[in-house]
Amino acid sequence: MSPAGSTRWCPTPEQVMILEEMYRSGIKTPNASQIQQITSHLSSYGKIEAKNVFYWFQNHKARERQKLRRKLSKQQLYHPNNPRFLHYFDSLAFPSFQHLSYYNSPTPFPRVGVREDAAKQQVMNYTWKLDVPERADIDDKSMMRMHGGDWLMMVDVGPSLSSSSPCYYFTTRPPLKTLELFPLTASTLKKECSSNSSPRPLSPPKVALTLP
Amino acid sequence: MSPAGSTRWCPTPEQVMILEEMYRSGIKTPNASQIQQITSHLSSYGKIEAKNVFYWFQNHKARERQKLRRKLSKQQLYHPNNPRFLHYFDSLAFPSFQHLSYYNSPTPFPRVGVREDAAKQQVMNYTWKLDVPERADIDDKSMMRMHGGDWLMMVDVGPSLSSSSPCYYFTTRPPLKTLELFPLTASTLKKECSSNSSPRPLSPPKVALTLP
DNA sequence: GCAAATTAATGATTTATTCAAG
DNA sequence: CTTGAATAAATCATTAATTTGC
Repeated sequence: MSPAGSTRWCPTPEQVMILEEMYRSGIKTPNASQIQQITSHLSSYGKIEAKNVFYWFQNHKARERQKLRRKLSKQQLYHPNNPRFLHYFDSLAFPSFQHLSYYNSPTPFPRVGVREDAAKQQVMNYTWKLDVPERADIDDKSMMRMHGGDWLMMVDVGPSLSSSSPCYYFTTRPPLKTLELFPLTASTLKKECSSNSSPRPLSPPKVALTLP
Repeated sequence: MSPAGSTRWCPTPEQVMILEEMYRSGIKTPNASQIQQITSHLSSYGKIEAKNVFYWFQNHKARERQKLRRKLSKQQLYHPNNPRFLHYFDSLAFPSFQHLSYYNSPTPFPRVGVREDAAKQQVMNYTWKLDVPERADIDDKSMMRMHGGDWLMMVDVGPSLSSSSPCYYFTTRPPLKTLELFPLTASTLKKECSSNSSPRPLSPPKVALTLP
Protein backbone atom coordinates (compact mmCIF):
# COMPACT_ATOMS: atom_id res chain seq x y z
CA MET A 1 0.00 0.00 0.00
CA SER A 2 2.57 2.52 1.04
CA PRO A 3 5.83 2.31 -0.85
CA ALA A 4 8.88 3.20 1.21
CA GLY A 5 10.07 6.20 -0.78
CA SER A 6 6.60 7.31 -1.70
CA THR A 7 6.08 11.01 -1.91
CA ARG A 8 2.50 10.97 -0.90
CA TRP A 9 0.38 9.52 1.82
CA CYS A 10 -1.19 6.15 1.18
CA PRO A 11 -3.91 5.64 3.74
CA THR A 12 -4.41 2.16 5.10
CA PRO A 13 -7.89 0.66 4.82
CA GLU A 14 -8.37 1.11 8.53
CA GLN A 15 -7.49 4.76 8.30
CA VAL A 16 -9.90 5.29 5.44
CA MET A 17 -12.65 3.46 7.24
CA ILE A 18 -12.19 5.54 10.32
CA LEU A 19 -12.04 8.76 8.40
CA GLU A 20 -15.21 7.90 6.52
CA GLU A 21 -16.92 6.95 9.73
CA MET A 22 -15.92 10.28 11.24
CA TYR A 23 -17.18 12.08 8.15
CA ARG A 24 -20.47 10.29 8.23
CA SER A 25 -20.85 11.03 11.90
CA GLY A 26 -20.71 14.73 11.18
CA ILE A 27 -17.10 15.89 11.08
CA LYS A 28 -16.88 17.71 7.76
CA THR A 29 -14.27 20.39 8.38
CA PRO A 30 -12.29 19.58 11.52
CA ASN A 31 -10.44 22.43 13.16
CA ALA A 32 -6.75 22.37 14.03
CA SER A 33 -7.11 20.61 17.36
CA GLN A 34 -9.50 18.03 15.97
CA ILE A 35 -7.05 17.36 13.19
CA GLN A 36 -4.29 16.83 15.72
CA GLN A 37 -6.42 14.37 17.69
CA ILE A 38 -7.43 12.45 14.60
CA THR A 39 -3.88 12.34 13.36
CA SER A 40 -2.51 10.88 16.55
CA HIS A 41 -5.32 8.36 16.66
CA LEU A 42 -4.80 7.23 13.10
CA SER A 43 -1.04 7.07 13.44
CA SER A 44 -1.45 3.77 15.27
CA TYR A 45 -2.67 2.27 11.97
CA GLY A 46 0.14 3.65 9.80
CA LYS A 47 2.22 6.62 8.89
CA ILE A 48 0.18 9.79 8.76
CA GLU A 49 0.58 13.55 9.14
CA ALA A 50 -1.83 16.28 10.12
CA LYS A 51 -1.82 17.77 6.67
CA ASN A 52 -2.98 14.40 5.29
CA VAL A 53 -5.99 14.53 7.53
CA PHE A 54 -6.68 18.11 6.55
CA TYR A 55 -6.49 17.37 2.85
CA TRP A 56 -8.55 14.22 3.21
CA PHE A 57 -11.47 16.09 4.67
CA GLN A 58 -11.17 18.85 2.09
CA ASN A 59 -11.18 16.39 -0.77
CA HIS A 60 -13.79 14.11 0.64
CA LYS A 61 -16.22 16.90 1.24
CA ALA A 62 -15.73 18.28 -2.23
CA ARG A 63 -16.11 14.92 -3.90
CA GLU A 64 -19.21 13.99 -1.99
CA ARG A 65 -20.79 17.24 -3.03
CA GLN A 66 -19.71 16.58 -6.59
CA LYS A 67 -21.27 13.12 -6.58
CA LEU A 68 -24.46 14.51 -5.16
CA ARG A 69 -24.65 17.25 -7.73
CA ARG A 70 -24.08 14.86 -10.56
CA LYS A 71 -26.74 12.54 -9.26
CA LEU A 72 -29.23 15.34 -8.82
CA SER A 73 -28.56 16.92 -12.15
CA LYS A 74 -29.30 13.65 -13.87
CA GLN A 75 -32.64 13.43 -12.20
CA GLN A 76 -33.45 16.95 -13.13
CA LEU A 77 -33.97 16.64 -16.82
CA TYR A 78 -37.22 18.42 -16.41
CA HIS A 79 -35.88 21.46 -14.68
CA PRO A 80 -36.26 24.69 -16.61
CA ASN A 81 -32.62 25.53 -16.06
CA ASN A 82 -31.58 22.40 -17.83
CA PRO A 83 -30.71 23.11 -21.44
CA ARG A 84 -31.43 19.54 -22.42
CA PHE A 85 -34.84 19.91 -20.90
CA LEU A 86 -35.50 23.02 -22.88
CA HIS A 87 -34.58 21.23 -26.03
CA TYR A 88 -36.90 18.45 -25.02
CA PHE A 89 -39.70 20.83 -24.26
CA ASP A 90 -39.29 22.59 -27.55
CA SER A 91 -39.42 19.35 -29.40
CA LEU A 92 -42.65 18.51 -27.63
CA ALA A 93 -44.26 21.82 -28.28
CA PHE A 94 -43.12 21.83 -31.87
CA PRO A 95 -42.68 18.17 -32.72
CA SER A 96 -40.79 18.57 -35.91
CA PHE A 97 -38.50 21.24 -34.60
CA GLN A 98 -34.79 20.84 -34.63
CA HIS A 99 -32.26 22.69 -32.64
CA LEU A 100 -30.19 23.32 -35.64
CA SER A 101 -26.84 23.48 -33.97
CA TYR A 102 -27.62 21.17 -31.11
CA TYR A 103 -25.87 18.14 -32.35
CA ASN A 104 -23.03 20.08 -33.85
CA SER A 105 -22.23 21.80 -30.62
CA PRO A 106 -18.94 20.69 -29.12
CA THR A 107 -20.57 21.05 -25.74
CA PRO A 108 -24.12 20.13 -24.85
CA PHE A 109 -26.50 22.83 -25.89
CA PRO A 110 -25.43 25.74 -23.76
CA ARG A 111 -27.60 27.29 -21.18
CA VAL A 112 -27.81 30.87 -22.10
CA GLY A 113 -29.31 33.54 -20.00
CA VAL A 114 -28.44 37.13 -20.02
CA ARG A 115 -24.99 38.03 -21.18
CA GLU A 116 -22.48 38.84 -18.49
CA ASP A 117 -22.06 42.49 -19.37
CA ALA A 118 -25.76 43.02 -19.39
CA ALA A 119 -26.14 41.12 -16.15
CA LYS A 120 -23.61 43.37 -14.51
CA GLN A 121 -25.71 46.43 -15.18
CA GLN A 122 -27.62 45.95 -11.94
CA VAL A 123 -30.65 44.69 -13.81
CA MET A 124 -30.25 41.59 -11.71
CA ASN A 125 -33.84 41.06 -10.79
CA TYR A 126 -35.36 37.74 -9.99
CA THR A 127 -36.40 37.04 -13.51
CA TRP A 128 -32.91 37.35 -14.79
CA LYS A 129 -31.48 35.20 -12.09
CA LEU A 130 -33.63 32.34 -13.22
CA ASP A 131 -31.32 32.18 -16.17
CA VAL A 132 -33.92 30.98 -18.57
CA PRO A 133 -32.73 31.26 -22.10
CA GLU A 134 -34.25 34.13 -23.93
CA ARG A 135 -36.50 33.05 -26.62
CA ALA A 136 -38.76 34.62 -29.11
CA ASP A 137 -41.61 32.80 -30.68
CA ILE A 138 -42.09 33.87 -34.21
CA ASP A 139 -45.04 31.88 -35.34
CA ASP A 140 -46.35 28.40 -34.80
CA LYS A 141 -43.49 26.95 -36.75
CA SER A 142 -40.46 28.88 -35.67
CA MET A 143 -38.80 30.43 -32.73
CA MET A 144 -35.47 31.81 -31.71
CA ARG A 145 -33.35 31.48 -28.66
CA MET A 146 -30.19 33.11 -27.42
CA HIS A 147 -27.18 31.01 -28.19
CA GLY A 148 -24.02 32.52 -26.85
CA GLY A 149 -24.02 36.02 -28.13
CA ASP A 150 -26.03 35.00 -31.14
CA TRP A 151 -29.57 33.98 -31.77
CA LEU A 152 -30.31 30.50 -32.78
CA MET A 153 -33.28 30.13 -35.01
CA MET A 154 -35.33 26.99 -34.92
CA VAL A 155 -37.64 26.23 -37.72
CA ASP A 156 -40.13 23.57 -38.54
CA VAL A 157 -38.31 21.31 -40.92
CA GLY A 158 -41.54 20.10 -42.38
CA PRO A 159 -43.46 16.86 -42.14
CA SER A 160 -41.33 14.45 -40.16
CA LEU A 161 -41.90 10.85 -39.24
CA SER A 162 -44.62 12.03 -36.96
CA SER A 163 -46.29 13.32 -40.10
CA SER A 164 -48.75 16.13 -39.75
CA SER A 165 -48.08 19.16 -37.65
CA PRO A 166 -50.13 19.26 -34.47
CA CYS A 167 -52.16 22.26 -35.51
CA TYR A 168 -55.42 20.56 -36.32
CA TYR A 169 -57.06 23.58 -34.85
CA PHE A 170 -55.99 25.54 -37.82
CA THR A 171 -57.25 23.02 -40.27
CA THR A 172 -60.61 21.95 -38.87
CA ARG A 173 -62.16 25.17 -37.67
CA PRO A 174 -63.63 28.01 -39.54
CA PRO A 175 -61.32 30.98 -39.55
CA LEU A 176 -61.57 33.00 -36.41
CA LYS A 177 -61.38 36.68 -36.30
CA THR A 178 -58.11 38.05 -35.16
CA LEU A 179 -58.26 39.58 -31.77
CA GLU A 180 -56.46 42.77 -31.21
CA LEU A 181 -54.39 42.23 -28.16
CA PHE A 182 -53.17 45.74 -27.87
CA PRO A 183 -54.46 48.95 -29.33
CA LEU A 184 -52.51 49.95 -32.36
CA THR A 185 -51.67 53.28 -33.79
CA ALA A 186 -53.42 54.03 -37.00
CA SER A 187 -50.17 53.90 -38.93
CA THR A 188 -48.87 50.53 -37.74
CA LEU A 189 -52.30 49.11 -38.08
CA LYS A 190 -52.55 50.02 -41.71
CA LYS A 191 -49.20 48.42 -42.33
CA GLU A 192 -50.39 45.22 -40.71
CA CYS A 193 -53.55 45.11 -42.68
CA SER A 194 -51.75 45.27 -45.95
CA SER A 195 -48.80 43.03 -45.19
CA ASN A 196 -50.30 40.06 -43.38
CA SER A 197 -53.37 39.19 -45.32
CA SER A 198 -51.95 36.28 -47.24
CA PRO A 199 -53.24 32.85 -46.31
CA ARG A 200 -51.03 30.58 -44.31
CA PRO A 201 -49.09 28.14 -46.46
CA LEU A 202 -49.65 24.47 -45.85
CA SER A 203 -46.37 22.93 -44.83
CA PRO A 204 -43.36 24.19 -46.73
CA PRO A 205 -40.02 23.21 -45.28
CA LYS A 206 -38.42 26.32 -43.94
CA VAL A 207 -34.83 27.40 -43.99
CA ALA A 208 -32.44 27.18 -41.13
CA LEU A 209 -30.55 30.24 -40.10
CA THR A 210 -28.11 31.23 -37.43
CA LEU A 211 -28.05 34.94 -37.08
CA PRO A 212 -24.77 36.77 -36.79
CA MET B 1 -47.50 -21.64 -23.09
CA SER B 2 -44.18 -22.75 -24.46
CA PRO B 3 -44.26 -23.68 -28.15
CA ALA B 4 -42.02 -26.56 -29.07
CA GLY B 5 -39.64 -24.76 -31.38
CA SER B 6 -39.80 -21.56 -29.41
CA THR B 7 -36.73 -19.43 -29.32
CA ARG B 8 -37.41 -17.95 -25.94
CA TRP B 9 -38.44 -19.07 -22.51
CA CYS B 10 -42.12 -18.99 -21.69
CA PRO B 11 -42.50 -19.25 -17.94
CA THR B 12 -45.37 -21.24 -16.54
CA PRO B 13 -47.80 -19.52 -14.18
CA GLU B 14 -46.30 -21.41 -11.23
CA GLN B 15 -42.81 -20.29 -12.15
CA VAL B 16 -43.92 -16.69 -12.37
CA MET B 17 -45.75 -16.88 -9.07
CA ILE B 18 -42.71 -18.28 -7.32
CA LEU B 19 -40.36 -15.75 -8.86
CA GLU B 20 -42.62 -12.88 -7.86
CA GLU B 21 -42.89 -14.24 -4.36
CA MET B 22 -39.11 -14.43 -4.14
CA TYR B 23 -38.79 -10.89 -5.42
CA ARG B 24 -41.27 -9.56 -2.92
CA SER B 25 -39.50 -11.40 -0.12
CA GLY B 26 -36.34 -9.47 -0.85
CA ILE B 27 -34.38 -11.25 -3.56
CA LYS B 28 -33.70 -8.49 -6.05
CA THR B 29 -30.34 -9.41 -7.56
CA PRO B 30 -29.56 -13.05 -6.83
CA ASN B 31 -25.96 -14.10 -7.16
CA ALA B 32 -24.77 -17.02 -9.23
CA SER B 33 -25.38 -19.67 -6.60
CA GLN B 34 -28.80 -18.32 -5.74
CA ILE B 35 -29.68 -18.39 -9.41
CA GLN B 36 -28.58 -22.01 -9.63
CA GLN B 37 -30.74 -22.95 -6.67
CA ILE B 38 -33.76 -21.12 -8.00
CA THR B 39 -33.32 -22.64 -11.41
CA SER B 40 -33.21 -26.18 -10.15
CA HIS B 41 -36.23 -25.54 -7.98
CA LEU B 42 -38.28 -24.06 -10.79
CA SER B 43 -37.26 -26.75 -13.26
CA SER B 44 -39.79 -29.04 -11.61
CA TYR B 45 -42.52 -26.78 -12.98
CA GLY B 46 -41.23 -26.59 -16.54
CA LYS B 47 -38.24 -26.08 -18.75
CA ILE B 48 -35.99 -23.33 -17.49
CA GLU B 49 -32.36 -22.26 -17.60
CA ALA B 50 -30.23 -20.22 -15.25
CA LYS B 51 -30.02 -17.34 -17.69
CA ASN B 52 -33.81 -17.11 -17.73
CA VAL B 53 -33.80 -16.59 -14.01
CA PHE B 54 -31.04 -14.04 -14.29
CA TYR B 55 -32.89 -12.07 -16.98
CA TRP B 56 -36.15 -12.31 -15.13
CA PHE B 57 -34.76 -10.61 -12.06
CA GLN B 58 -32.98 -7.99 -14.15
CA ASN B 59 -36.12 -7.12 -16.06
CA HIS B 60 -38.46 -7.35 -13.13
CA LYS B 61 -36.36 -5.06 -11.01
CA ALA B 62 -35.93 -2.57 -13.83
CA ARG B 63 -39.62 -2.53 -14.64
CA GLU B 64 -40.70 -2.19 -11.06
CA ARG B 65 -38.41 0.80 -10.79
CA GLN B 66 -39.82 2.12 -14.02
CA LYS B 67 -43.35 1.85 -12.73
CA LEU B 68 -42.35 3.60 -9.55
CA ARG B 69 -40.62 6.38 -11.42
CA ARG B 70 -43.57 6.92 -13.67
CA LYS B 71 -45.81 7.14 -10.65
CA LEU B 72 -43.50 9.64 -9.03
CA SER B 73 -42.96 11.69 -12.11
CA LYS B 74 -46.64 12.30 -12.37
CA GLN B 75 -46.46 14.05 -9.08
CA GLN B 76 -43.55 16.15 -10.21
CA LEU B 77 -43.89 19.76 -11.08
CA TYR B 78 -41.30 19.73 -13.78
CA HIS B 79 -42.83 17.10 -15.95
CA PRO B 80 -44.16 18.17 -19.34
CA ASN B 81 -47.32 16.18 -18.81
CA ASN B 82 -48.13 18.16 -15.74
CA PRO B 83 -50.48 21.01 -16.56
CA ARG B 84 -49.24 22.94 -13.57
CA PHE B 85 -45.77 22.61 -14.93
CA LEU B 86 -46.83 24.06 -18.23
CA HIS B 87 -48.28 27.00 -16.46
CA TYR B 88 -45.05 27.34 -14.59
CA PHE B 89 -43.00 27.13 -17.73
CA ASP B 90 -45.09 29.72 -19.43
CA SER B 91 -44.68 32.02 -16.52
CA LEU B 92 -40.94 31.63 -16.77
CA ALA B 93 -40.79 32.20 -20.45
CA PHE B 94 -43.17 35.11 -20.19
CA PRO B 95 -42.71 36.32 -16.60
CA SER B 96 -45.72 38.52 -16.36
CA PHE B 97 -48.07 36.12 -18.00
CA GLN B 98 -51.20 34.93 -16.34
CA HIS B 99 -53.29 31.98 -17.21
CA LEU B 100 -56.38 34.02 -17.15
CA SER B 101 -58.82 31.33 -16.24
CA TYR B 102 -56.40 29.15 -14.36
CA TYR B 103 -57.54 29.99 -10.91
CA ASN B 104 -61.18 30.04 -11.86
CA SER B 105 -61.11 26.56 -13.28
CA PRO B 106 -63.11 24.05 -11.24
CA THR B 107 -60.41 21.52 -12.02
CA PRO B 108 -56.70 22.17 -12.17
CA PHE B 109 -55.73 23.54 -15.54
CA PRO B 110 -56.64 20.71 -17.83
CA ARG B 111 -54.21 18.83 -19.94
CA VAL B 112 -55.48 18.98 -23.45
CA GLY B 113 -54.14 16.99 -26.31
CA VAL B 114 -55.71 15.94 -29.50
CA ARG B 115 -59.35 15.04 -29.48
CA GLU B 116 -60.28 11.38 -29.54
CA ASP B 117 -61.83 11.30 -32.98
CA ALA B 118 -58.84 12.96 -34.48
CA ALA B 119 -56.58 10.56 -32.68
CA LYS B 120 -58.37 7.61 -34.15
CA GLN B 121 -57.67 8.65 -37.70
CA GLN B 122 -54.60 6.43 -37.76
CA VAL B 123 -52.43 9.43 -37.14
CA MET B 124 -51.58 7.67 -33.92
CA ASN B 125 -47.95 8.44 -34.03
CA TYR B 126 -45.69 8.96 -31.09
CA THR B 127 -46.04 12.69 -31.09
CA TRP B 128 -49.73 12.62 -30.57
CA LYS B 129 -49.50 10.18 -27.78
CA LEU B 130 -47.43 12.62 -25.79
CA ASP B 131 -50.61 14.53 -25.21
CA VAL B 132 -49.03 17.94 -25.19
CA PRO B 133 -51.48 20.76 -25.03
CA GLU B 134 -51.89 22.57 -28.27
CA ARG B 135 -50.61 26.04 -28.11
CA ALA B 136 -50.13 28.90 -30.43
CA ASP B 137 -47.60 31.59 -29.77
CA ILE B 138 -48.78 34.89 -30.99
CA ASP B 139 -45.93 37.18 -30.22
CA ASP B 140 -43.51 37.76 -27.38
CA LYS B 141 -46.33 38.88 -25.14
CA SER B 142 -49.15 36.53 -25.81
CA MET B 143 -50.05 33.02 -26.61
CA MET B 144 -53.03 30.72 -26.73
CA ARG B 145 -53.65 27.21 -25.63
CA MET B 146 -56.43 24.73 -26.04
CA HIS B 147 -58.73 24.67 -23.06
CA GLY B 148 -61.40 22.08 -23.42
CA GLY B 149 -62.92 22.85 -26.75
CA ASP B 150 -61.98 26.48 -26.48
CA TRP B 151 -58.86 28.44 -26.69
CA LEU B 152 -57.50 30.14 -23.70
CA MET B 153 -55.64 33.30 -24.42
CA MET B 154 -52.83 34.46 -22.22
CA VAL B 155 -51.63 38.00 -22.37
CA ASP B 156 -48.89 40.00 -20.81
CA VAL B 157 -50.49 41.87 -17.94
CA GLY B 158 -47.75 44.43 -17.89
CA PRO B 159 -44.82 45.26 -15.61
CA SER B 160 -44.91 42.99 -12.58
CA LEU B 161 -42.93 42.92 -9.36
CA SER B 162 -39.93 41.70 -11.23
CA SER B 163 -39.94 45.12 -12.86
CA SER B 164 -38.63 45.19 -16.38
CA SER B 165 -39.61 42.44 -18.73
CA PRO B 166 -36.75 40.17 -19.71
CA CYS B 167 -36.97 41.09 -23.33
CA TYR B 168 -34.03 43.40 -23.53
CA TYR B 169 -33.66 42.11 -27.01
CA PHE B 170 -36.98 43.60 -27.87
CA THR B 171 -36.84 46.70 -25.76
CA THR B 172 -34.03 48.01 -27.87
CA ARG B 173 -36.31 47.59 -30.82
CA PRO B 174 -39.15 49.56 -32.24
CA PRO B 175 -42.60 48.75 -30.87
CA LEU B 176 -43.92 45.40 -31.90
CA LYS B 177 -46.70 44.97 -34.27
CA THR B 178 -49.67 42.82 -33.59
CA LEU B 179 -49.43 39.62 -35.55
CA GLU B 180 -52.26 38.15 -37.48
CA LEU B 181 -53.06 34.75 -36.08
CA PHE B 182 -55.36 33.59 -38.79
CA PRO B 183 -56.10 34.79 -42.26
CA LEU B 184 -58.87 37.32 -42.27
CA THR B 185 -61.56 38.16 -44.69
CA ALA B 186 -61.39 41.67 -46.01
CA SER B 187 -64.53 42.64 -44.08
CA THR B 188 -63.50 41.53 -40.60
CA LEU B 189 -60.10 42.97 -41.22
CA LYS B 190 -61.47 46.38 -41.93
CA LYS B 191 -63.62 46.25 -38.83
CA GLU B 192 -60.61 45.49 -36.68
CA CYS B 193 -58.60 48.24 -38.20
CA SER B 194 -61.14 50.88 -37.49
CA SER B 195 -62.10 49.87 -34.00
CA ASN B 196 -58.71 49.54 -32.34
CA SER B 197 -56.75 52.54 -33.45
CA SER B 198 -55.93 54.17 -30.11
CA PRO B 199 -52.26 54.18 -29.05
CA ARG B 200 -51.09 51.55 -26.62
CA PRO B 201 -51.19 52.77 -23.03
CA LEU B 202 -48.17 52.29 -20.84
CA SER B 203 -49.08 49.54 -18.43
CA PRO B 204 -52.80 48.93 -18.45
CA PRO B 205 -54.01 45.54 -17.39
CA LYS B 206 -55.20 43.88 -20.55
CA VAL B 207 -58.39 42.07 -21.15
CA ALA B 208 -58.84 38.37 -21.07
CA LEU B 209 -60.77 36.64 -23.76
CA THR B 210 -61.94 33.13 -24.29
CA LEU B 211 -62.90 32.43 -27.82
CA PRO B 212 -66.24 30.77 -28.61
C1' DG C 1 -67.26 -16.26 -33.75
C1' DC C 2 -63.00 -15.95 -36.14
C1' DA C 3 -58.88 -14.29 -38.23
C1' DA C 4 -56.05 -10.38 -39.59
C1' DA C 5 -54.16 -6.39 -37.62
C1' DT C 6 -52.75 -3.61 -33.53
C1' DT C 7 -51.14 -3.00 -29.09
C1' DA C 8 -49.15 -4.33 -24.87
C1' DA C 9 -46.14 -7.31 -22.16
C1' DT C 10 -41.99 -9.24 -21.43
C1' DG C 11 -37.84 -12.18 -22.56
C1' DA C 12 -33.22 -11.26 -24.41
C1' DT C 13 -29.38 -8.12 -25.93
C1' DT C 14 -26.84 -4.25 -26.15
C1' DT C 15 -25.13 0.02 -24.37
C1' DA C 16 -23.96 3.19 -20.70
C1' DT C 17 -22.74 4.18 -15.94
C1' DT C 18 -20.67 3.49 -11.67
C1' DC C 19 -17.17 2.33 -8.75
C1' DA C 20 -13.25 0.14 -7.06
C1' DA C 21 -8.36 -1.45 -7.98
C1' DG C 22 -4.02 -0.84 -9.90
C1' DC D 1 -6.04 8.02 -15.61
C1' DT D 2 -7.04 3.72 -17.16
C1' DT D 3 -9.23 -0.83 -16.69
C1' DG D 4 -12.60 -4.17 -15.63
C1' DA D 5 -16.48 -6.05 -13.16
C1' DA D 6 -21.17 -5.12 -11.75
C1' DT D 7 -25.42 -3.50 -12.86
C1' DA D 8 -28.66 -0.19 -14.46
C1' DA D 9 -30.82 1.71 -18.57
C1' DA D 10 -32.18 1.44 -23.16
C1' DT D 11 -33.36 -1.16 -26.85
C1' DC D 12 -34.63 -5.07 -29.77
C1' DA D 13 -37.63 -8.94 -30.73
C1' DT D 14 -41.13 -12.27 -29.90
C1' DT D 15 -45.15 -13.69 -27.80
C1' DA D 16 -49.69 -12.82 -25.56
C1' DA D 17 -53.74 -9.97 -25.52
C1' DT D 18 -56.90 -6.98 -27.73
C1' DT D 19 -59.34 -4.81 -31.22
C1' DT D 20 -61.53 -4.64 -35.64
C1' DG D 21 -64.11 -5.85 -39.78
C1' DC D 22 -66.35 -9.20 -41.75
